[in-house]
Amino acid sequence: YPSGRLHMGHVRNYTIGDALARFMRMNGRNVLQPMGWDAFGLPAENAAIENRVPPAKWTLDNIAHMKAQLKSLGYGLDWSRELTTCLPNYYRWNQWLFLRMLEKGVAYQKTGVVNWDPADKTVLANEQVIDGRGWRTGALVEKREIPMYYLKITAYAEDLLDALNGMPDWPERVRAMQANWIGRSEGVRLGFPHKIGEGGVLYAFTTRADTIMGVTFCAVAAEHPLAAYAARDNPKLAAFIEECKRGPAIEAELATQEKKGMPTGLVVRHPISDEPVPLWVGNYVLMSYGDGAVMGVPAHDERDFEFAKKYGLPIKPVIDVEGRPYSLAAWQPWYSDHGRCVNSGRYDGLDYERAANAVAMDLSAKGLGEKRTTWRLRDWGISRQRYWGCPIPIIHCKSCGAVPVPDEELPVVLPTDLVPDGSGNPLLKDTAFLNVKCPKCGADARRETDTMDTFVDSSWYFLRFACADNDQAMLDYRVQYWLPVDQYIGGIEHAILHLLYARFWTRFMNEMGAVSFKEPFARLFTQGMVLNQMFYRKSNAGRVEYFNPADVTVTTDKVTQQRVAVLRADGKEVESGGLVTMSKSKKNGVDPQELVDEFGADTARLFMMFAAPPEQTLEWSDEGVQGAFRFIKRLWKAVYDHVAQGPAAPLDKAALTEVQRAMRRQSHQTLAKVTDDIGRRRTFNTAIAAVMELLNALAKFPRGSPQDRGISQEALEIAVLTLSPIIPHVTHALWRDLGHRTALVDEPWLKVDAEALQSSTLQMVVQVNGKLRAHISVAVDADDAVVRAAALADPHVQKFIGSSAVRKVILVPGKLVNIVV
RNA sequence: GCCCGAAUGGCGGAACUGGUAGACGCGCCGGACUCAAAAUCCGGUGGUGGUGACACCGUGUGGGUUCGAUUCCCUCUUCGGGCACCA
Repeated sequence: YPSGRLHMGHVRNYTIGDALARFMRMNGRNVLQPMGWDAFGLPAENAAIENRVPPAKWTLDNIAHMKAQLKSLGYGLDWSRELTTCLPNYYRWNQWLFLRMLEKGVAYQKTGVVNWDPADKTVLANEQVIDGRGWRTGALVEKREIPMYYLKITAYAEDLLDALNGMPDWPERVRAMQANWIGRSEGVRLGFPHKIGEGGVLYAFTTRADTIMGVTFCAVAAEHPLAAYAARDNPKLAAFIEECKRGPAIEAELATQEKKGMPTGLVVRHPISDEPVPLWVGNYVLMSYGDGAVMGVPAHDERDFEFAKKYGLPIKPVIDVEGRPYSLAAWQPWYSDHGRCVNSGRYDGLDYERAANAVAMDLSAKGLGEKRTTWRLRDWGISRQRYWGCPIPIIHCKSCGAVPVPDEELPVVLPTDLVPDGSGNPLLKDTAFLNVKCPKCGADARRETDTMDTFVDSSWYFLRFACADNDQAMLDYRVQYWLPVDQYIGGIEHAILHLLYARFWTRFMNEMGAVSFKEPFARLFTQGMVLNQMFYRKSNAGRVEYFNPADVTVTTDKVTQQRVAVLRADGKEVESGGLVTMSKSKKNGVDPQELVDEFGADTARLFMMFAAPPEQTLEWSDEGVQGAFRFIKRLWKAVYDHVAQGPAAPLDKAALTEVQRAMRRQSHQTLAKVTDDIGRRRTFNTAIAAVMELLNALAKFPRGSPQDRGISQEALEIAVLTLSPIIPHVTHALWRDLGHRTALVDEPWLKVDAEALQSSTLQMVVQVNGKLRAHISVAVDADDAVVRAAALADPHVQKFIGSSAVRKVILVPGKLVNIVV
C-alpha cells in the first residue's frame, strides 16, 4: 500500500523476497519478481481530508517516492510489469469479472449493516469506530441497514477447507486459522413448533443434539422475525431489541459484552417432549450464524449456564460425565464434555454419537429436523460507501432496477479530482459521474456510487503480473507459464482474509476457464510483524490522535515507579498503547531511509535479515546496525588484504596440512549450511552467522604459503558468493576484486566439495545420568564397543561413576554416550 | 470472548528429528595502537560458590512422560496477530 514512505516491514518483506529471488536465479531458475501498488483505500481519503488534496494525487506522489526508495534498496524487480490498482487499466477487470460473477449468481445483492456516524453523516470503517464513537467526530456510532453486493464465498466453503490438506508448503498455523475461520460444524438442525402468529416452526442449529432433553429455554437474535413479532405490543422488549441492534458490529466486542436477554412471553414446543419452552431474545445470539436461534441447555453450555443463572432459568443436567457429580452452584469446565445421557427418557445410557443419531432420526420422523453441516464462514460483502475505490459497474433505473453496465462501456472510470471532506461520499455530489441513461430503457438513471472493497483489488493482482501489458483481456496465455505463484511472501496478518479471498477468487476464475489451477500460491511464507511502541491521546469527545514514538520521551516516575510518556513538542503526557504493528494510521512506522543514507542499502538489508528469523515477530530497535556495518567492512578488508598479495595459485588438494584441511572443511560446511538455510529453511539470520564464523576462522588462518593463499581465496569466494543474495552491491564489487570477469549476479551457485567435508575423527560427548561430563575424540569408523570403552575410560567420567554400578549405556552414534548408574 | 502464535544471558537471537543450552551479533569489561579521541585489532563476558581444577543452579509458571526435555503432553501467566469495512 503506498502509504508515503517505506517502513521496516517493507524492508523485511522485500529483502526476504529479493534474497530468495537472487538465490533461485543463481540456482538456475527463471525468476519473476514483480511489484505493484494496492492503491485504493481509506488512508488516501484520510490524507485527502487532512491535506485537502485529491486522493489520486496523494497516492501517485507516494508511489513515485516509494518506487525511488525501493530502487535505492537494490531490489531486483521487473518494473516493466508494475501494477497500480487505482488506475483504470487495472480496475476495469475488477468490474468485468464482477459482471461475470453477477451472471453466475456468485455476486448478489442483499442488505447489510454498516457503522453510521450521525455527525458526519457518513459510513465508518470498523477501524474508525473507537469505543462505539466516530474517531473524527466522537459521535455515538449507529448501525444502519443498507443494500449491498455480496460474493458467495460460502458456496466454496467445503472446497476451500478440504483443499488445505493438500497444501503442505503452507505454514501449519495459517492452515489451522483458515480451517477454523471456515468453521465446519456437524450437528443437527432442530425445529421447535409454535403457535405464535400464524404458527410455524422455530429452527435452531446445535452440535450437541445429545443434550436436547436439557433444553430449558430458546433464545433468538434481536433481528429474528419472532423477536419483532413479540415486540409488537411490548414496548420494553421493543426497546431491548433496539438496544441490541445498536450494539457493536465487531465480533470481538460482541463476544466480550455482557450477556443480556429478555423474555418474549411466548413459548415454543420441545420437539421431543412437546413441553412448553420459554422463548427469549438474547444479545449473544448471532443472526448470521445458523438460523439466528439457539436452544438453551444451561447444564452443558457455559454461555447458556451464565444466562440461566442471571435470569433464574432452570438448569437440567442430562449428561453424566464419567460419574462426576453435577453442582448447580458454579460452572465447571467439564460440564460441556461428552458423556452418557441421563434424565433423557429413551436416550438414557447412550453416548454422544448414538444419542445424536437417535435424536436426528426421531426429529426427522416428525419432520422437525435432520443432520446438518453449518459453516461459520459468511459471504463477502464488497460494497463500500466510499469514494476512493473501484466503482461497482451498476446503474440504478426507476423502471429497470439495478442494471449492469454493458461490457463495452467498461471501465466505469472513477473521477480523480474530487476532494473528500469526511462527510459522506463525494461521488454523490458529482453529477457528471452520477447522472447516466439506463442501458436497458434509456431513461434517466443514477450510477451506483458504492465502490469495491480493496480486498477485491488484491485478490487477483498476482495473476496480472504475467500479462500487465494486455489491454484486450484480463489474463492471457502467459499466466500458464508463470503461475501459480511459487513463493508468496506476506505478513501473518493476512493469514485469513486476504489469502482466503484470493483462494476463492482463483477458484471462480478456474471455473470460468481463465486459469488452470485452483490454488493461487504454491508456497507461502509468512513473515513476522515488525512492532514498535504506539502512543496516542484521546479527547473528551472521544477523538483519537496518534504520535510518532520518535517524538515521545518515556521516563519512570520516581515516586510511583510508573512509566510516563511525554510528547516533547508540548511537554504533556500521552497514553501508551504498547507494542503494535508499524502502520501509517498509528504513526509509529520507522522509515528505513536514514539507515540507507547513513550506511547504505546492503547494511540495511543485512541488519534486517540478521536481526531475527524472518517468520518471527520483531520488536524494532536499531541497536546492532553498527554490527552489520562493521561486518561488511571486515569482509571488504579481508578481500583487500588477500588480493593485495597478488593472484592466488591453484590448490593442490592432495597435499594439504591438517590445519589447511580444517579450514577447507569449514569453508564447505559453511557453503552447505548457507545453501540449506536459504534454500530450505529460509533462516537468513543463521546463514549470515555461519559466514561470520567462517570469516572469524579465516582471520586466524595463516596466509604464508601458496596453498594457504589458495584456501583463503576459496573461503573468500564462498563468503562473497553466499552473501550476495542479501548484500548484492558490496559482493558484486568484491567478486570482481577476487579476479572474476563475470558479474556475480550471473554466476551459478557454488557446489559443495564432498571430499572437503571428510574428517578422520569426530567429537562426542559423554554424559553420566544425563549430565555432561566429558568430551571424547573418536575415529569416524570406530564401532560401538570402542566408543563405549573410550567413554568409560575417561577419568572425569570415572570420577562420576565412582563405585556405582553401570546400569545402562545409551549410545547415539556420532553424538553422545549416556552412562546410567 | 473465540482462533493462531510466542516467551532462552544486560539486549537481538542459536540449538533444524528428544541428545553438548547460550552459536553469531550488540552492549559491557580489560588490553594493544594513538599526544588524545574515534576507528581498528586482541582477550573476557549466564548466575552462584571457589585462588584454581571444578561444582551446583539455569530456557515465562506449576506439574507430567523419558536414561536424557528449550524441544513432547497438561495447567496457568504475560505478550503479539486475526475476528469479516485498516491493508
